Amino acid sequence: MAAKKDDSGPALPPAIESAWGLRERPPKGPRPGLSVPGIVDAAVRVADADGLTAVSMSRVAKELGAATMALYRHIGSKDELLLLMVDAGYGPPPGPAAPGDGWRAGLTRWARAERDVLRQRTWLLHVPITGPPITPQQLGWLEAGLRCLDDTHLAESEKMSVILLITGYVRNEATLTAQIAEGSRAAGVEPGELMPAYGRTVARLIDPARFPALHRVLTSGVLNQDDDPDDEFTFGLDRILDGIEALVRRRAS
Amino acid sequence: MAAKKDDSGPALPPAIESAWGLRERPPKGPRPGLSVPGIVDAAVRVADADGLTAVSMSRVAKELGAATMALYRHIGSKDELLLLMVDAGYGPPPGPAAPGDGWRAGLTRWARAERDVLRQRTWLLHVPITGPPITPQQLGWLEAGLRCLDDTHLAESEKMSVILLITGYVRNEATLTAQIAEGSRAAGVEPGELMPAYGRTVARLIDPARFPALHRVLTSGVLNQDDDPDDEFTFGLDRILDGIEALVRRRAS
DNA sequence: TAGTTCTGCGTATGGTCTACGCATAAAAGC
DNA sequence: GCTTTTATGCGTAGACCATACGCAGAACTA
Repeated sequence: MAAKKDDSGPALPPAIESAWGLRERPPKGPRPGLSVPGIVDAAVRVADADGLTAVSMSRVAKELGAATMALYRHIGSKDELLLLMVDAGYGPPPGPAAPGDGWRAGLTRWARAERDVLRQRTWLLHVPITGPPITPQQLGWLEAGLRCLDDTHLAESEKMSVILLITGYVRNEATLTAQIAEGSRAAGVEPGELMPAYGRTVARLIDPARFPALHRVLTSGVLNQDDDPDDEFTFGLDRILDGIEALVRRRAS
Repeated sequence: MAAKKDDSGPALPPAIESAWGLRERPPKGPRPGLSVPGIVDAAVRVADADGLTAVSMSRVAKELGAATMALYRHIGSKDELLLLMVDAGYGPPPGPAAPGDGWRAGLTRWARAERDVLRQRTWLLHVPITGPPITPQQLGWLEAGLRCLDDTHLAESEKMSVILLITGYVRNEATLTAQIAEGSRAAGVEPGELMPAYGRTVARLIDPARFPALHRVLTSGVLNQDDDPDDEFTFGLDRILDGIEALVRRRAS
């Protein structure tokens, strides 16, 4: 039996193939009124407006003026739709940094770009990740990150680990700040008032003798002053980059 | 009007109060056949056996030989149950490190302990976190982490940031390795065969001219060798600790 | 013994995803 | 131009899910 053209791997979900433009329209049959990008755009619009929990198949279909089951002609399952929503939600990666900038400035720029996206679309953080990146934009972001490390002498595996480390940090930090915003909105208090209230609650619950270190943190008033979330972000990122810098220096010699 | 005893904060969910032992049984009425710890234990048993998606109110009730709605007498909502499941799932924090050990050895121990828990109970990673830690065990882990930094001269806010940084890293790393395991089980391939297959798929999709850095990673064969996930974990953790060490040194002088 | 109060649970509502099958529209081949 | 082929849109229906509400009865106090 002759080898087919694209037989070299496990079958990709149809929607992924269409995201890479590998799917030509079959010559016969009626014109499709819906398209994968159209469906994904509608889903993203719903998520932007009312959050990820509002994204149901029927809601997206209503957004398009179509019937619920019409979507399943183009998309295999809701999980597949979510995957494509993440791809569209991230958008294109940031362009390359200025030529003179080093890897550290480049990665900082890259990390801030991701944080900005996640701050704009917090629903991205609620999509359960089911596997390694496979969609065009996702791999584009990965590529952009890796390129920042081109001039270093890190091993390829180390570059990969570094990128994973940073994107993990960004996602984590974005999750925490989003939780504070969401929590204060749910509780109906000022955003700056949530952490002090939390501190008071914890202080009431814990026994200072059994939780001395935590008690010290609470009485230090850290939670009372609402510091710039940007400072918090920069603090952690700089610690990580410091650690990476030590490795880069070691590999350079 | 006289001040009541525990009026100093917003009302806590009843289940949280009972987790802190703040809830005495009312003297009247029939003996409750169910208890909050019993329900939580049953839910944890279900999650351990069949994953978090199997945890539905009816399934937990069936586990207890009770009716679905019986649970709502003890627990306000499913989210509340999930919160308590996380608390029980984590279990007690690791004990204090040996007196001679420094902060770095202590934090390493602490981080590995959390990783071990998350490796054992991957469903913990799928519980959507809705707020800062408020349950006894969660705060116990936080306390144990903070104590590792007792001998440093970091500011209290910096200690907090450091702990957040590390726990975020551990969660992220555990999520990634759990995804690989889950993905290979779902695809029915050997765990060591998933990443190479992923690499082949990506290599087929991307254009080397547009994704040069990524192409280089793929052709370097990083994904083909299945390295010890422990090495991967240690690599990232050491980078972070290197960065923290630089800060600790700066604050010591 | 009477009264009170809390427990367990049955019923019912409205939501979710999605498997299946039918009528129809559009193109290809003769 | 007519027939055949094929894919499309969508209606119906099933199997789940969380949970609001209200009732019968048990266990305690007085």
